[in-house]
Amino acid sequence: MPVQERKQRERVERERLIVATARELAEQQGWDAVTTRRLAERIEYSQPVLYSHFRGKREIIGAVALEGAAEMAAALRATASATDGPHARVTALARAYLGFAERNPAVYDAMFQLDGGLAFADEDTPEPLKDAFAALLETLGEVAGDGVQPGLFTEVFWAALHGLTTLTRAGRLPREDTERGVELLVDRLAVA
Amino acid sequence: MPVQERKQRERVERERLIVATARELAEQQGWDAVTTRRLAERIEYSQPVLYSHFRGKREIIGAVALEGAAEMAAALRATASATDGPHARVTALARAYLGFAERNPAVYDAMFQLDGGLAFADEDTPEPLKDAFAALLETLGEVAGDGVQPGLFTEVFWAALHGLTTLTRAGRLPREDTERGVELLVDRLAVA
DNA sequence: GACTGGATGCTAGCACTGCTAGACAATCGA
DNA sequence: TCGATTGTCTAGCAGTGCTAGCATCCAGTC
Repeated sequence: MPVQERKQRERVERERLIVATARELAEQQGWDAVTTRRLAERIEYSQPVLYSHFRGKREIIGAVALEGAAEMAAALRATASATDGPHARVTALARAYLGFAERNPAVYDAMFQLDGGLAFADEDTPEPLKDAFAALLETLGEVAGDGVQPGLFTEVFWAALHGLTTLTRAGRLPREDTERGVELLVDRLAVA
Repeated sequence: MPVQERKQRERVERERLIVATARELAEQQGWDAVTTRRLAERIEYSQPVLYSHFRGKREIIGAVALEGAAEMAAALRATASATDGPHARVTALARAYLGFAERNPAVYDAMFQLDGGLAFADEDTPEPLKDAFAALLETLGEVAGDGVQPGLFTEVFWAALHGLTTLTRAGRLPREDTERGVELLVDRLAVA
């Protein structure tokens, strides 16, 4: 039944369109501007069509978050593998992380600030999220130091980076302090 | 004209009631539950009364944030002054910070996650916010180490604490890792 | 080739949100 | 006692996420 296959393909394609459009709209005008009406209008379908793909707006945010997690993992790995030496690698990783958040604020928010209905730190955490954490762990685990679990070290380092971006983006920290902040963080936290 | 004085007093009192009620409702049921209608009902006035005190919901959140900042500053100073030795003091400070966020999640969100329309890292930042940062600085400045500006050090340490709480509260980090995370943070970041 | 049943997408509408215009009543100064 | 001012309320607007129920269209059957 090639007809049903075609329909299935079109459905998958439309779902991609929804996620991509939501992401685009969020990056352009912020998540507040991503309403079901506007989103429906942009994909040139009526509102209820969204609900035949996703349970609700939250699930759309979740889909954007997963897409973002996969991209971030790839970006972090690319950076790490292109840098030699543990210390330099950690610095590059941190910059890559902050750079990703800075370039994709809406996606970053979908991943870590908004409720996308995703499980975390849990066995049924979606694969892309676990993988993004794994990408951090691969580089950070090297510099955890003796007697410190790589997982815990990664969590703490990650939390510091997360705090740095969110506070900076929210205007709570001056932007020009980020770079020196990263240096301080790497110098003190990472064991040579 | 004592009549006007009484009215003025009542107005101030009602404004306090609004802020306290918003805070209470937010802590009980989350900020999503704090709608202008529900808030008006709880203070036993009609909705428009809220707008005679505040420009909008955002300003109410801002008022809760300021109240929270003052409390947090006091709590941090109390902890710091009750502990001897820089290292122990920093540890106690970090625990106090995380404890405050854990006990007052809605207030913490008003301060750092939600938009309360407040200026930050700026000359016209409200006094309570500057003072909360100052309270951190007083203790953290001692352990910044040579060649590191106390202000920058405080920002980075604060960012780490902020990341730790928000990620933990959002279910992104396991709660049982917090304590070891704090120890790691203090051991590595603070210079003896 | 006409018919039918099920899938598909639409219109219309619900209950809610933040916010405001305009009517009304209470209170004040003269 | 009267007019003006102040304070509060009712009612309503435009927007939100989400859904019931109706049209339409098209694949598969006779």
